[in-house]
Order: sequence, then C-alpha cells, then structure tokens
Amino acid sequence: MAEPKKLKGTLTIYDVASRAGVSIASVSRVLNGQGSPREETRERVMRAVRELSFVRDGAARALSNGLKEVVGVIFRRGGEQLLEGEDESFLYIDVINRGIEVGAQRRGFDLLISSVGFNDDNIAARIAALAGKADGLILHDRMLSAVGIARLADMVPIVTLAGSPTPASINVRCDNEYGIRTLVRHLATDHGYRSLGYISGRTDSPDNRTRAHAFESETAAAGADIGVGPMWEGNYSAAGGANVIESLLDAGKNLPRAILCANDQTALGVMHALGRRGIRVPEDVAITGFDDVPVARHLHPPLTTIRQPMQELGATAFEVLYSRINAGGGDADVVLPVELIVRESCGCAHNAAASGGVA
Amino acid sequence: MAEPKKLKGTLTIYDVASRAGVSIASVSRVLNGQGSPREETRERVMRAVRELSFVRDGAARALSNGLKEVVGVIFRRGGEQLLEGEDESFLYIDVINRGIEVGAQRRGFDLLISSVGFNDDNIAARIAALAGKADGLILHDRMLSAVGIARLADMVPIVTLAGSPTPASINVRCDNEYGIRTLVRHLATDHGYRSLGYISGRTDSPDNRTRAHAFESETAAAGADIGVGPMWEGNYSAAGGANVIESLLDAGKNLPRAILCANDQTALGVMHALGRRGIRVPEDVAITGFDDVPVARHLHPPLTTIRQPMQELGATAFEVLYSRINAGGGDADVVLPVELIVRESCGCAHNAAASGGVA
DNA sequence: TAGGGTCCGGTAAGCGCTTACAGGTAAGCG
DNA sequence: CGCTTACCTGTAAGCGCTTACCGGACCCTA
Repeated sequence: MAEPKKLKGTLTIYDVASRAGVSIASVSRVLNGQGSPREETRERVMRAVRELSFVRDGAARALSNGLKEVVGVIFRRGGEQLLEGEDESFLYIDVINRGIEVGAQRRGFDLLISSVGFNDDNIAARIAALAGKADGLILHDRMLSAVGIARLADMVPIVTLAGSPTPASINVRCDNEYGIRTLVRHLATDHGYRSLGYISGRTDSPDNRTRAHAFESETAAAGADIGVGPMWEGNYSAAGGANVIESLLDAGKNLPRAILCANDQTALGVMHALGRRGIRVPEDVAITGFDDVPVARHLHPPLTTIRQPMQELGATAFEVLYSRINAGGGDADVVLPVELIVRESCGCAHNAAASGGVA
Repeated sequence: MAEPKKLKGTLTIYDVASRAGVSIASVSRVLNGQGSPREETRERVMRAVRELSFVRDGAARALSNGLKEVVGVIFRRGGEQLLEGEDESFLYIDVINRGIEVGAQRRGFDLLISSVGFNDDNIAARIAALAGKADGLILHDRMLSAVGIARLADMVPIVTLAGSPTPASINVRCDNEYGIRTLVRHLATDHGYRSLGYISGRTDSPDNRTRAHAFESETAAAGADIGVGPMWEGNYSAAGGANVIESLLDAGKNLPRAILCANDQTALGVMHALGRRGIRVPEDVAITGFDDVPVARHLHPPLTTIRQPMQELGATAFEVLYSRINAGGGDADVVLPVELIVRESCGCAHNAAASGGVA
C-alpha cells in the first residue's frame, strides 16, 4: 500500500488534510481524539494517514503544546580506573534506567539518555543541551554539585537519584540506613561474628556516607569490633574492592570475620582478591554486598546482599518528575524500602537461600 | 547569580535579546557561532544567557532547522520466559546501546530509548511515536518483520542490528560465520574433540540461522560428530540453555564432548544445569559462548567465547544512520569482525587465557 | 567630500502542529 | 416558517527558533 507519493519534502498534516479532503484542524483533532469529529471525517483522516504512513512531527507538537513528552536521564559511565571490567560498573544504572523507562511509558514519555565520561569537561554544556530537549531531567548519583543542581533546577524540573534534595530539586533514594543495620544484625546477631569491616564506596557519595555511618553505629550497638580507617576506602568498583583487600593483606593486617561491602561490585572484587590469596568465603571471611545486581546470584558463593528495588526506584523517580512537570509539588525526599537477600556468602547454608538460581 | 527573574513563562530568546540589548537574530547567531558578531555583541549575549540560565528550546530548534539531533533506539526487553533471571537478558543490549550513545555524542546527538515488552500489542504505535520524535531509528534484533521495516523506512531512516538489510534500510552485524567457524576449529582441531553440539538461539533470528549453518558446515568439514535436532533449540536465554540440557539428560542422551552455545547467556544456563547434574566443565563437557558479555569472565570456569565488538557495533550503527540522515547513501550491509576469546571452559589451561581477571 | 565596499545587525518569514474563535449547517421550537 | 441552539469544521494565530534579505554605519579610495 505504500504510495509512490513520498517525494523529498516531509509529509505534513497538510498533505493528510488535502488527501482526506478536510482541514488540518480536523486532522489534528482526529489524531488527538479531541472534539467530536463526525464518523466519516474520522475515517477519511485515518485512511489518509494510513495510506501516507504519516507520523506527526514531535518537535512541532512539542513546540505547539509545550510538552515534549521526553525526560532526560544523565549518568556517569566508567570510574576512575577503567579496567577491562569497567563495563560492569553500569549494571545497576541500566536497571534503574529500565525502571524509569517503564514508568515513562505509562505516561507516553520517552527517555533521552546521555552518559558522561569519567573525565569529560563539557558536562555542564551537555546537560544544558539535554535540558533543552526534555521536559525534565533525572540525574543519577554524583552528576553535579548541589550548586550545579540548584542552577539547573531553575531551567527545568530535576529529580536526583541517591543524592540529597535541594530547595529546587527532588531526590529519590533507598533506605540505606535500614539496609546496613539489617545486614549488621544478621552478621553480628544471627551469625555471631564479633568483628566486622566496611569497605566504603566513593566517599563523596551521599549513599555511601549514610551506609558508613549506619554501619558504625549499628556495629557499635551490637558490641562487635569495627574495621575502619583510610585503608578501607573503596570506590564502588570491583577493582577498588580488590585493592582494599590487597593492601590490607600486604600490610599484614588481620581481616575481620565479616566484611560488608558498599555495593555488590565491590564485593565481587573482594571475593576475587580473597580467592587469589586462598582465603575462603564464607568459611574464613563472610562477605556481603549491597544492591543485588543480577550477577550477585551467580557468584561463588552466591552473594548475600541488600536488594534495592532498583527498577521501582527508577519508576518512582519518573513518576515524581512527571507530577513535578505537571505543576505538582510533592515530597522533596522520597525513600524506598530495601530487603535483605540471604544467600551463601554470609555463611548461611545453601538451602537457607530463598532466592537465587537461574532456571 | 540566579536572577529572581524567572516567572512562570518560559525563558525565550527574546528575553535574552532584550536583556542584552540586541535582536533575537544576534542571540541566535552568537549561540550558533554563525556569522561574525562583534566581540562586544557576543559578550553581551553570553552574559545575558549566563545571567538568565537560558537554554534554547530543542523542539523549536528542531522545527526550525529540520534536525532534532535525536535518534531513537528500540529493543525488546524480556523473553518468552520471564524468570527471576530475566534481567540478564538485556545485558548485551545495554552494551550496544552504550556504543550507539558514544557514537551519537560525537555528533551532538542524543538517544531516545524505548523498549518493548515481550507481549506489548501497540508496538507499531510506539515505534511510530518514537519515529516522530527522532531523526532516525536503530532497531535491535527481531523488532519488526521485513515488511514492517520497509513501511517504517519510508517515514524515517532506519538501521537494523543483527538483522538483514531491506531495500530501504541498512543493517549492521558481526561476522557470525567466521566466529562460529573459529570456535569449531579450536574445539575440533586444537582440542581434538570429536563430537560437538550446538544449542541454538531463537530460531527466527538471522544471527542464529547464520551461526547454526556455519556450525554444521564447519563441524562436518572437521569430520566431527554433530549434535543437532529439535532437542537442541534454545532461545538465547539462560533458562533456554538449561532446559536443553535437562531434556537431553532426561531423555537419556549422551552429551557431546563439546557444546557451542548460541550466546553467552545460554552458556550460563547450560553451565548451571550441568553443575546441578554433577557434570564437570570442561573436564566432561567443554562449553563455549558467543558475545563475551561482561559476566563471561566471572563464570566458573571462565567462559571461552567469541567477542563481538558490541560497543563498536553500536557506534557503527549510529554512524551509518547519521550519514543516512544527512542524505548519504552507503553500504546496506555492514559487517564487523569478531575475535576468539580463549578462557577455560573450552578446556584450555588457566594461564592460556590472555584475557579475564578483574583487578 | 562623494561613491562604493564591507560588515553587522535587525526584520520578518517560515518550520509543522494545536487550538481559540468564528462561520455554516442542520435540527429544534414557537 | 423564521429564529435559536447545537455541532462540526475551517481559518488563522501563535509556540521559540533559524536565517534570508535588507538597510545602516563605517572605512577606503579618488
């Protein structure tokens, strides 16, 4: 049915109108389901649309009705160290983005994705460009300073993920505090481990600060020994976690009975490093993660961790942004619950795991 | 420096112009680097832009100069079976998308991402909507029939990934044929395995057809026994791979000495299933994958596979689309080279692996 | 000092779509 | 049978930006 029509010039609503023998207003109304066009009119329009394979131009629509139906999502790709394993680092980001997308689709929005290299210099420019193409922006962790966010926020509605709310922007995050406390309790109380360590994430991340703080206070409350200090600084990457272990061991330190890692990737690196040194998990040292990324269940042993409802996090971020775009107000700080996922790396027996397994 | 200005009405180029005391044309010229504005004019404009935190509206720009600087990317999320492990299935898609994005950024384009559920019914509508918001579309595997692609292609430039070119669309893919042949040669010639099997991907995928065919002819050429038939049908998912093993074993069949899997995810499922039955990899059965997804190196044993230059695949797809958008022609079928990654699942010794390892 | 070139910058015409408003027709009512 | 009421449909005015085109200012040359 493809018409030999289609010359170079773009197909517009005028073409449809003239082919259907109606006015452009009618075409627009039919396409938008506005007003109550006569049945015949509707059909003529629809037929013309079909015959011409017409699609309304999004830019023109956006300009006309002030809504692009697009939200921008920005995140950092890669970390300080870009090793072969670098690509792991965006696993959880993709899951969150998927959640955003699912939320967006419910409202007929699409996602404009833009990632920023670890040392790109024109970040501000890129974000501004994105802002111009979208109705609102969702920023992943550590994209911009509070000041930067504030300035950006008066160009376009902003929602940050795992950050902190600012006067002008909304933040959506998971309940890190509760997650860490639950982990510490499981390790200290259920397993009875008397010495715990925490390998941090990037120290400038709000999420990490919260986790570190919760770790210290809960561990103290449980009366267990605490491993802390500069040697325990990771950076959310597998390599960072492995480094901490290497240097601890090289310095002749004793490892605590259990180590909480700031996130699953760190745990992954830690387990590799431990394996290389011949230290068994969980027999010698118990390990836990945080996030529950997909690969967590495929590690050996399967990783005990805290599941963040990543996808829901994304969906919520979108929904919050959406209502903000539509002039709505709403909470500035949205917190989602997390869940302890017990597998084997903490020392629990195989069948104690309620989750895991592939097929 | 944020002005108390910003009322409800959107900030436009007019606001900037009046604040800078120049005309809108000058503002536009400065912002686009067109013409040769006097230094003073340029500065006044830039200052006004800064003071107002002005960002040009993308929709208006797009409408005016006929270029949105956006390309749409569409893919399927999930598979037929959505298990707990479902989320693994989009790992490689994300890597490709990252590549597309990198390519796009070089040209100042952004990505409009839209995924389609495994049983969404309004796919065509969603794609059409996307088409309206973008300058061109990149379709992942199995999104649309050849007819559908053809129709779509006369609304907007199209590039498909791992599909087949149509008169109106371009296709970009990896050299599956070479990859499989290399794998078979490594297994049959280097290792001397005399019986090989191939667990297929989804049978309607062009990539899979090519791989299956290459497998059969190369294995025959190597004089090894071939395991084929309906029992060997997978679907690119871990669950699919596991199923094949389960049913083969339940049916009392002997497994071949080496099994090639249509992709890494399938291999992952296969290895799990084998593990559950107490069959050792690679001692009893050698396994290989295809893709080299990030987790491949973390499996036990690390997976020998074919690395597809996923990221480059994406970047190439973008570049091809870009030139098509700018009226360029170019090849309709672009093929990228692949590389054998030897790890341990094929039976090679640990240190034979040139790749792998985390930190 | 007048004529011609050069530059800059301003004015205005769209880009394709939505929608307020007005016009036309048909049906309803007195 | 004429006028109001209701319902569609068409006309036209933007949405914010880019850019062709034109006019003014300034400088150089004769």
